[in-house]
Parts: sequence; structure tokens; C-alpha cells
Amino acid sequence: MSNITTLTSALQQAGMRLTPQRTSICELLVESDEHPTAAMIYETLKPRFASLSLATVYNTLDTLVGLGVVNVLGHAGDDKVHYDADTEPHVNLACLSCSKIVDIPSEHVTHLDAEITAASGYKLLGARVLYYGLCPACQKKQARQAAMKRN
Amino acid sequence: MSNITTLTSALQQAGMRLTPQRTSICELLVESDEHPTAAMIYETLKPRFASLSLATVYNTLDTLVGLGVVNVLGHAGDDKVHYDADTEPHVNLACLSCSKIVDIPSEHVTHLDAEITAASGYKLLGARVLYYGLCPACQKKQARQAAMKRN
DNA sequence: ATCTTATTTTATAATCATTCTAAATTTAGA
DNA sequence: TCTAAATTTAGAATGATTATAAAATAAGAT
Repeated sequence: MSNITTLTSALQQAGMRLTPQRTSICELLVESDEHPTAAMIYETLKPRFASLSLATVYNTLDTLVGLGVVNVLGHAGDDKVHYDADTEPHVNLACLSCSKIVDIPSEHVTHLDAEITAASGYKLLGARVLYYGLCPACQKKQARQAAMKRN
Repeated sequence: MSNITTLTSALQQAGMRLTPQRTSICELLVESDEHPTAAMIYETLKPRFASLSLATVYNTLDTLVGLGVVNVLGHAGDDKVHYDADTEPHVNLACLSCSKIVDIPSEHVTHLDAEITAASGYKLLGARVLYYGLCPACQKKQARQAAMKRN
């Protein structure tokens, strides 16, 4: 669970200016547990910045990803890229039906780094652990629909 | 490590015909350890099927993914989607410099399914464990370049 | 074999998330 | 306030993927 200054100070230490747009994007990333997409960030911030551009959102996200303080989650049910400000080792679990993504702390994932380094000799720089399935709510929904069909 | 019949019989059991195009796509997926993209498959098979269409490649891949016998790897260094016929739990390790992806068997990953199911109540349908880093060769290359700069 | 019908492939157009570009705006420092 | 560099913006361009409709293929009946 990272806080806002983790992101903003990363931008500053990279020699970048802390504009209101960038600050708001950082805040939204940290405060939201929705794993937002670029479009979601743009829509959320549009009321606050009437002239906000999608290019700004993409630029800021790319920078944060390049600095290693934000992770990319691709192909998590939909065809959009989701962003995650939590870069600690954990599992992202996406529901294929409702497209929500939840975070799962995992004992095994915390040990993966050492295991992979030992097995491969690679110098590790990042990780995405993405599982997909059906959340409990959508499992029930499917069960109901199956029951409807049988009648 | 899955074999060709795993994929082809999955198509048949789903009530689909085993056309030469589909068979060749299955073979290529299983025999290649390159984690090919749709475009790579298309280019490789074009000499054999002069009139092959990208749509056929995408359709077949989507079907195989839907049947759970092929996995999707997104954002592995480039912006294209890679496909992996190995659906056993394992780590995909991508080199950020040369973009090659290698498979790493992992003791911890094999236990992740049970851990996540217990923690979340989700019904798991698939997984993607993707780590990024620098392969030993590219590490050496970078070290050489750094040494050059110092002189 | 030939016909009939459903499936599959193909070619091409359409979509849409993302990236690029150049102009306008804002900021930091003199 | 002035100047130069950084940033944002609007809109066009890109390119992977998807959709569509016509042509080709295959299975089963006659």
C-alpha cells in the first residue's frame, strides 16, 4: 500500500515538475482501489480540469511506470490497460464477468523473487501476477442463470 | 509442456472442425518456445497457406484461449499479445532488453492456486505470472556498455 | 457423384485504445 | 517582467484487433 508522496516524490526526483494534473493523477491512483484505466482517470478528473487531455494522462502514467512506482495490468478481462499503484508483491485477481480486480496478499508470491532469481540468473525489475476467475457474486449470478435455463 | 493433441482435441470436443489452418496453428503453438504473437503465427504459416487470413489466426487463438488450453501474455516488453500453449502453473520471465520470454518452473507458483482460492472464494479460470528483468546476456551487454562510457 | 446446408475461411472495412505532433500554455529562474 | 524550457492540449495518425459479408469448404442425405 503506497502513499501519495511515493509517487509525487518519484516524479520530482526524476527532475519533473509537480503540476496539478500530475498530482491529481497520483492521488487518484493511490486512493482508488479500482485499478483504473487511463480513460477512467481522464473521466474522473475531467470535472476538476476542464481542459484535461488524455495525452497528459497517458504521459504521466508512462512516466510513473517507467519509474517503477506503478504497475501495468494488461488483459484483465477487458481489452484495456489497468494501472496499479501497489508495487509490493501481491496477486491481482480479476473477475472475467464483472471485470473488477481485487488484490490478494500472498505468502507464496513474496518468495517468488528469490526463487526466480536463483533459477534464472535474471536481474528482476518488475512483476505482474494476474489470476482470473469468477468472483463469488458472479458465480451466484451464473448459477441462477443456469437454473433459469433448466426450467 | 502440452502436446498437439491437447489443443486439437480441445477444438474437436468443442464441436469444431479440424481444418488444416487450425491444425497448423496448434502445431506452431506447441512446437514453438517463442511465445508467438498472432502476427508471428500469420507470417510463419503464410508460405504454407497462401491465402491465410489474420482473422483466421485471431479466431483460432481466441477459441483456444476460451477453451483454456492456451494462455495470453500481454505487455511483455512490447505492445503485442503473446500466446503460450503451456497452461501449467509456471513463471514467464521476459527480458526487457531483448524481449525474449523464457519459462521458469516454480515451486511457489504451483501452490498459488490453492492459496488464492482459499483467500478469495473466487473460482479460478486462468493465470498469468509475468516477471520482467534482464537476462544474463543482456546484463553483460549493459555492463560492457557502462564500461565503455567510463573510458 | 451431386445437392443441400452449415461451417469455415477470406478480404476488407471498421473500431478504438494508444501514440504522435505541433501549437498554446504554464512555470522557474534571471 | 522577461526568457527559455517544460508541460499541457487538441486533434490527427497509428496499428493491433474485431466485425462483416461474400466465397470456399466439408458433412450428410439422396
